[in-house]
Amino acid sequence: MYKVLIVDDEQGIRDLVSKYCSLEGYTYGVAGDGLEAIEKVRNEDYDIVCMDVMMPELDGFSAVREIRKFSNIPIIMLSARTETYDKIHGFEIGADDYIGKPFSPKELMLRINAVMSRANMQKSVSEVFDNGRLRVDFTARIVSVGGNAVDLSPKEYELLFFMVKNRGIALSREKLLNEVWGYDFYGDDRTLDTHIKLLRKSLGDCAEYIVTLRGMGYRFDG
Amino acid sequence: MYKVLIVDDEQGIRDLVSKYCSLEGYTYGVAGDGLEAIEKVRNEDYDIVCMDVMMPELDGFSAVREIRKFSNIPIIMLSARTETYDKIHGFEIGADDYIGKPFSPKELMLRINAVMSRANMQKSVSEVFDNGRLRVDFTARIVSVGGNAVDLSPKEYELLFFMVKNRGIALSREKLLNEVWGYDFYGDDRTLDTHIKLLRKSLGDCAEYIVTLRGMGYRFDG
DNA sequence: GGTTTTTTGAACTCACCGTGAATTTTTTAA
DNA sequence: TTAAAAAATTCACGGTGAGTTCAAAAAACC
Repeated sequence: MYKVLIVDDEQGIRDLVSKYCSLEGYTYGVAGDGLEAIEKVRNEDYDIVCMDVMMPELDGFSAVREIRKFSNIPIIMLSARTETYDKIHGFEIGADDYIGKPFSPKELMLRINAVMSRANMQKSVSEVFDNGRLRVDFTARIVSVGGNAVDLSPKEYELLFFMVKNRGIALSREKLLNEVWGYDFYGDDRTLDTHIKLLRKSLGDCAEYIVTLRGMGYRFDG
Repeated sequence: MYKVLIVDDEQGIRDLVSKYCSLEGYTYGVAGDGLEAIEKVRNEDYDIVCMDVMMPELDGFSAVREIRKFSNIPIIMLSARTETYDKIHGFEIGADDYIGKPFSPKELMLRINAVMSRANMQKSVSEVFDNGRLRVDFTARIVSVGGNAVDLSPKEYELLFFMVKNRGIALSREKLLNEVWGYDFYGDDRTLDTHIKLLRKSLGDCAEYIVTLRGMGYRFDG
C-alpha cells in the first residue's frame, strides 16, 4: 500500500486528508510547511505527496521545485486559488496533478489512485511466487498446486498473499489479524485459526508450508 | 524532429505546451481556434496536432472532422470536460489520443511520443486480439464471436477493450470504474455489475472468459 | 419524439465469514 | 509419569454482504 505525505499548514486539512487515507488503507505522514516536506521526502520513504500551495516558510511551488531536484515522486497540488495561473504554474514546475480547494476528499482519493496507477504503469511486472509445487500469481490472482489452479475465497487469497509476501518471517496472530483483517478488527481468536485451516485444506499437499508457531502465530516456509 | 500544431484559445495553455515542445526539441506552430487550425494543417507541414475541444469559432470536434476529410495527421484531443462522451466521441471522429484537463505537460509529451511512434509504425498493423473463438479488433472496433460480428454499446466496447488489453490481470472494481468510466465517476456500484452482465450476454459463448473474483473484481481469461 | 444506452434502486441468492463449543495437541506443573 | 492447563484445531450453524438479475427511470442520441 501507498504511503502518502500530506503537506498543509492547516491542521483541519491534514486531519481530513489523513483520515481518508486511513480509510483507503494508505499510511501517511504529515508536514506543516514546505521545508518540512522536503526534509521528509528526502529522508523517509513516501510514494506520493499531496501539497498545499499556500504555506508559511516555504510555499508549495518552491517546495516542488526543490523536490524535483532530487526526486520524481508523484505530487498532487492543492490550491484555494482557482486561477489558471496556479494550475499551469504547478504543472510547469513538475506537479503530476492539480486539484482546487475546496475539494471533496473522495475526489482527492480518486486522483491519488489515478496518479499512482499512471505511475505504476511503467513497472507492470507480473509478481509471481513459484517453488515448483506451489505457484502464487499476485497480479492474476491465481493460485495453483502442482499445476492445478485452486479456488480460494477472498479471505484465503488475502491471507495467503500476505503470508507468501512475508515468507520466512514469523507472523504473530496479532500481526496477521491487523494486516489481513484490518486494524479495527476485534474479532475472535478462532477466526484466524479457522481461516488457516480452510487455507491449509485448499492448499492440499502444500498445507505443510504453513507452519504453526505455538504461542506466537504462523510462518510460511516456501 | 516533429512539428507540432498547438490549438487552444487560451494563451496560457499555448505558451505552456509550446515551451515543453521546445524542451523536447520539437518545433511548433499555434492556432487560436478551429478554423485557423484547419487552415494551417492544410497549408503548412505539421506532423501532429494537439487540439483543445472547447474553442470559439469552430470547436475541436468539428475541426477534427473537417481535417479528416483531407488528412490523416495524428491528432491528440485536450478537453476540460471529463465526461466519457468527449473521449469516445473524440476517438469516433478520428482523434488518435485523448487527454483530460488538467493534464501535466510531461504526460502530454509522453503521449505525443507514443502517438508518433505508433504512427511511424506500419499503419496497417491493426491491433487485434484473436484466440479462435473471440476476435477483438481494437482499431476497427469490431468484435466477433465464432466468426459472427456482434454489436456492442459504447460502454461495452470500452469495458471489453480495457479488459482484453489487461487480460490475465486481476482488475478491481475500483480500477475498472476509474479506467473505463473515468476517475470522476461517483456512480453506483451496480453500474459495473450491470455492464458486466450486458457484456457477458453480448459475448454469448465467450462470456466465460470474464471471470468473477469475489470481493475483488473481474479478470479476462482469454 | 422515438430509440438506444446508461444508470439506479430493489429483490434475491448463495458463498463466505465469524462465532462458540467440542476435540485434539502441546506445554507446564506436580 | 501423570494430571492439569493452555493453545491450536476442527466442526457446524446463522447472519451478512457481494454479486447477479430485473425493471424502470434518466440520459444521450438520431
